[in-house]
Amino acid sequence: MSRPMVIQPVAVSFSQRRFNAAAILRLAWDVPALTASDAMSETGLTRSTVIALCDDLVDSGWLAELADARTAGEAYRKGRPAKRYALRGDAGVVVGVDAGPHRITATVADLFGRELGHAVEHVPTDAIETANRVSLTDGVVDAALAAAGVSAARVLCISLGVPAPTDQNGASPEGENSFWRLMNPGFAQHFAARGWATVVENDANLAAVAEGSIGAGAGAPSYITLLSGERFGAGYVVNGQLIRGTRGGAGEMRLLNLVENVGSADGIGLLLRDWVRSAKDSGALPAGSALNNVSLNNLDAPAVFQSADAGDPFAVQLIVRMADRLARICAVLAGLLDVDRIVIAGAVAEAADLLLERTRARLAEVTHTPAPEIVASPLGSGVVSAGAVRRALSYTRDHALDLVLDDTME
Amino acid sequence: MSRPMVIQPVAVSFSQRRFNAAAILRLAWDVPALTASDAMSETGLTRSTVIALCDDLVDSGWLAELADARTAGEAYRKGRPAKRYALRGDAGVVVGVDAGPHRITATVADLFGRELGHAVEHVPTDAIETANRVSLTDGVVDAALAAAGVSAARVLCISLGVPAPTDQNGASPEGENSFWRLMNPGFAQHFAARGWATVVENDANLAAVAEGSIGAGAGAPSYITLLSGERFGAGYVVNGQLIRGTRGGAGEMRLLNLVENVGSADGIGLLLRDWVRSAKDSGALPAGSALNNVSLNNLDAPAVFQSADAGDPFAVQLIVRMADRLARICAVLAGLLDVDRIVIAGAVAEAADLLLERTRARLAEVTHTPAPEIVASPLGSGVVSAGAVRRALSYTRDHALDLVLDDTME
DNA sequence: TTGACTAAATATAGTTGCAAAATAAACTCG
DNA sequence: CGAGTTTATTTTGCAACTATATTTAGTCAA
Repeated sequence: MSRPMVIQPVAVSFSQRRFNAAAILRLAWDVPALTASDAMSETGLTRSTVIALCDDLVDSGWLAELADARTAGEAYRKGRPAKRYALRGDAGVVVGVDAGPHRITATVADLFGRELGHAVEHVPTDAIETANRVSLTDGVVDAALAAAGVSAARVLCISLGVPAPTDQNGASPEGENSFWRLMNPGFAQHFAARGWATVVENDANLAAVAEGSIGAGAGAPSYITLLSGERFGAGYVVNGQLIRGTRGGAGEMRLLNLVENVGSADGIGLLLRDWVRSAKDSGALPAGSALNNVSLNNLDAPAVFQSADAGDPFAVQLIVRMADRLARICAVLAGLLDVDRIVIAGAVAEAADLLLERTRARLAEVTHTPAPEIVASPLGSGVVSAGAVRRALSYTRDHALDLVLDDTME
Repeated sequence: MSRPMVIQPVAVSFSQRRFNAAAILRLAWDVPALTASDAMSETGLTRSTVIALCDDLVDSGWLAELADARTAGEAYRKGRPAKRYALRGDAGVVVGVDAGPHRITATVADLFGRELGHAVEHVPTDAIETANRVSLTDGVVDAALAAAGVSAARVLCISLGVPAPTDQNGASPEGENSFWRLMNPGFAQHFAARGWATVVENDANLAAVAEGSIGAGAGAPSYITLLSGERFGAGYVVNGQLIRGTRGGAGEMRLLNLVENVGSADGIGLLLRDWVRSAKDSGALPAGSALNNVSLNNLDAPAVFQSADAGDPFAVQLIVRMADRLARICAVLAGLLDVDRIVIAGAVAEAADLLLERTRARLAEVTHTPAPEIVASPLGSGVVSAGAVRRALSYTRDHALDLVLDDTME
């Protein structure tokens, strides 16, 4: 039990004033208006110090001093009216990007998270492997900035969601078939070179971030977001913290082939399409089913959901089969990490009422102990974009004083 | 996307001097001797400040000033010899307790982690549910203190490992059969009332802590410790951090009943005993097997390991069956959490060479991607005790300046 | 209108905790 | 013994905060 000879690094050297200023800025971030008294009770500093720090933050462009002392419908208060400070939503902008395999979306938002502009680009199916994703994404980002009417100099942080595990530098490992590198061809380096703080993160993890702040995970200390499209990906949040894994591979779900009656990480979209098409091919699709009227091109998950909702027995049968599978996945994940809520996110979440209902019923049979709650994401197909914006905002919030505001048009 | 009205707490109010003193104490904790120059480069403070802080720490009893400036066999250095400070191992003691179902162990150690005293108490099988575990444990702790020749006033922190999930206050939830409450009947409150900093933690989590600091997990950023006895329990460490779950239930492994060919969280000890006994009962035990010569009372996991090592084919067959089960568990856990090492801990780890060898082979077949490394714990049946001591030490290290040293016999 | 009361802002005077710089001490080596 | 090197000590000054007193801006009741 001898002690090692290594001296561990300790973060000590910091400017106290800067530290306190950052704390006050974080307070202002979460509140529509901040008074000196609020900040005093939160930080333990005295009034003189707080006001001096707030004045500094006003000078540097992060805070605005609100004139309307008591006008803002607040409960009546005695005494001299307090100065009120607020975060300047227009101090800068952030960019959130969903860099999916066949669709790249960029959203520009102000510091309140309000969307200012938006741009989308589709990647043709036959170009998924060959497209130059870096320049493509660069273009979409510039288009979104143009739509927002904001110059690139005002961008404080950009966050990108990619369908690949990412390490702490935002790089993705060389996967089995190099798909991961294809999906994340050095985004981190490229956008950092544009002078922006850059966060590249797995798409399911960003979905989890979105659910936690504005979606179905809000208020829960621990939850899992299951992002389903062509493949399943999971984002774990345990006690308010995102679990990423050594190489960012937590939630990659390669293990599903060991779970009974699951056998792969294929997502809801892919499986339902496969099942219904192979049923048609093999003649297993009953003659009376409404799915016979759907063209082969549109014979996919949305069609199945729609027919099931309309009561088509064969479609319902497929949904039930999927519910069993989903329930097993949920049981494994919830049991492993002791979470009490699982959020189903992605485009399927918009039409999956029946599926979730059946999944909950199946889950109650599969688990003994209190089954986790299964909820649909309210964010639909924009969940990764929303998560990217939230992630960029939280990065900006945490590193605000390290960032330089563009004062030309603030 | 409106901002919530809640002001989040921010930890700001602290004494800068105290903060810096704590940082220097942490440096001294990890190193046999600390010079002012070391601390200067690590903290960014100047020599005058560092020396003033060190003198404070010497006055308060945490550090000792070493006289032997250059005698300690260090490489030759020019100039005036530096003062050298070191943590006082005798500034206080910590207590680590393994409060298992049928055995309660207490270990007293100094701040270097050197064992000073030890005491054990067995809980008779028929008293497991009725014993007053709090007073029993209290007695074992006092016996260990007496064996160490230390007064209770010198205890800085006590950590207890219990076979139950624990929340952040050290309490366990009311489980299915109240077994958890039985195993953790308010330890946290009881020992806090003795004036000691108290940490109650799940036993598998403590095993993980032990492996991380002095066992097979040392140096790995992410690993899982699989504590196997009657039941499996897992401790997850991902990126250096213990994952506890909302109610401390991460690692309870209820999920195993969904994994193909596993079906329960029963541990290696329980299963091997069941398998070999039911083989004997049903006549499946071959006449030539050495296991026929073992009395029914001793027909358990150690006997199977021993016979298998001696080459008994039936025992080897049981080991292979267990290896398949273990490999599946490891594959699921490693796949879900992206860890690259799994440590098998507990009493079985001492004799499980053959089992692990077979498990590794099976694991390579079950997973495609780089299989996680499977290693045996070097800590044997003392792993939970060792983890409890390490946990108490790390708590003491992190909260040193909040603790009061007993100056009567320091 | 006036004065009592309240709560915040402002001004002024310490206090703490650190850095910077100059000086002194302890040691090695030629 | 003195030049060179490294650390310790002392002095001085500054940055950042606290504490306290005073002023300001409002409400409310008589």
